[in-house]
Amino acid sequence: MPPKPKTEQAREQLRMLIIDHARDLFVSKGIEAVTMREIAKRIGYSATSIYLHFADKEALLRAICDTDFLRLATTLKEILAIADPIERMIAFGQGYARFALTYPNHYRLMFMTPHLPYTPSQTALQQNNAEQDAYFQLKMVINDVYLAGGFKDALQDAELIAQTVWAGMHGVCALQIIMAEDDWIQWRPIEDRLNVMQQLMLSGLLKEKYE
Amino acid sequence: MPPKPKTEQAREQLRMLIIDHARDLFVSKGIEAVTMREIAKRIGYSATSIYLHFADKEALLRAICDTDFLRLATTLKEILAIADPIERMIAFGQGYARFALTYPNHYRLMFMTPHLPYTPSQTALQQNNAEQDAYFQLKMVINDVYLAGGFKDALQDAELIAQTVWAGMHGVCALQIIMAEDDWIQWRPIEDRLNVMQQLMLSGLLKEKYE
DNA sequence: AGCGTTAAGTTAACACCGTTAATTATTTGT
DNA sequence: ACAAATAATTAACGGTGTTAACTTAACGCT
Repeated sequence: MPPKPKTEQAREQLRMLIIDHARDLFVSKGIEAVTMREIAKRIGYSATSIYLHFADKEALLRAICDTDFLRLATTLKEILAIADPIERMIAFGQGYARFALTYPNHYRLMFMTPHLPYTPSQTALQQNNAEQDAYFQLKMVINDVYLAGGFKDALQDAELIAQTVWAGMHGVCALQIIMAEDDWIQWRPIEDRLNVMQQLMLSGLLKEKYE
Repeated sequence: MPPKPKTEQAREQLRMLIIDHARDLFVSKGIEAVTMREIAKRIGYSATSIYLHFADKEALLRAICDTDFLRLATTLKEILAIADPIERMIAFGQGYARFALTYPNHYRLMFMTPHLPYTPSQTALQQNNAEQDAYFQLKMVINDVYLAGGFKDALQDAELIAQTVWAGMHGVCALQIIMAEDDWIQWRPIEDRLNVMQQLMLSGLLKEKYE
């Protein structure tokens, strides 16, 4: 009921309050089940107030994705400090998978839910910034192995390798997230599937055997 | 307006009419945008009539999935005729990917959309039936290569291999379906990504080089 | 033949959803 | 002290999945 002209900082704070609680609800109840009214009730505002900060539900979702993409990049950044390029690449894949399986609902939102196409102009994130762009990080990690001569000679396109390696880890994580409870398949432990995937791709990629 | 007691056959026919038109709408408009009323209008019935054949929208979706799973198994069945186990395995992966990319909306429904857990009792499909269960087909294809001694000696769990290979192809297809239009990534051609994925996994799996 | 039961369909209605319009209350500047 | 602007609200709209109540037609019996 009581509105006050707010400082820019206070506006941003409320924006974050919405995002955080909306994310919380998505994580605990799944993406489909969350309504604008519920988000609003959670933060003690009316539903329409959300529209003062986000154009619509889709925009709110995208804003959540933005902060999650940033979180992913921040998580993975530490791994870039590993000295050996191949070890770094392996750890990067494991870090990615851990993120996916620790925050499955975030991951669904980011990589398994169709949104409007993600033009770089629609986000605050900076493309090709090693602090913010996890895909750029991946390209660098892969390219460093390439430059170190680690890959087989037939493999000449580092970006193609990056996209394929990504797809491999994504495939394992995505099936786990969507079908883990499915009785049709007798799933092997997720750790085993991740390890085998990395093993297979590594021995396909690397010039010399690695263990 | 005019109801007549229907033979079992006529009931099944109407059920299929609903499924077919519902699938049509999902494919052309995307999964989210389809409403029960729209499906009903399309077939010239009222919306509530659908509930005489399906408990709710989720059940309708699952019934559509059922027929699509059968379609996938039927498509892949021809490939099982290939004599050489390794060639068969390669062709199987390619056939799977072609299905995914030819019917992306079916594929999303089947493998990228969370439904209630898929207990074998809830479907008419027969598990472990080579005509109906594509996952069983995959297990057989992998196991045949295993029995023929094609895999490296360290690889002893055929089902684990099957699940990992599946994840690899799924990863490429799923990223393509969900992010192909995304400007953030400069995607390599999907055929290249599929080929590299198969190449990587093959050279990780097979005892001897294959080309 | 006529009557009740049942099946197949309908329309009406409910509760809820995302979203927009109209409205209220509070602060600030002059 | 008053007007403008801001931040919030309530009311309302059109649409959704779904349930309840009702209608119509066909069948089985006596």
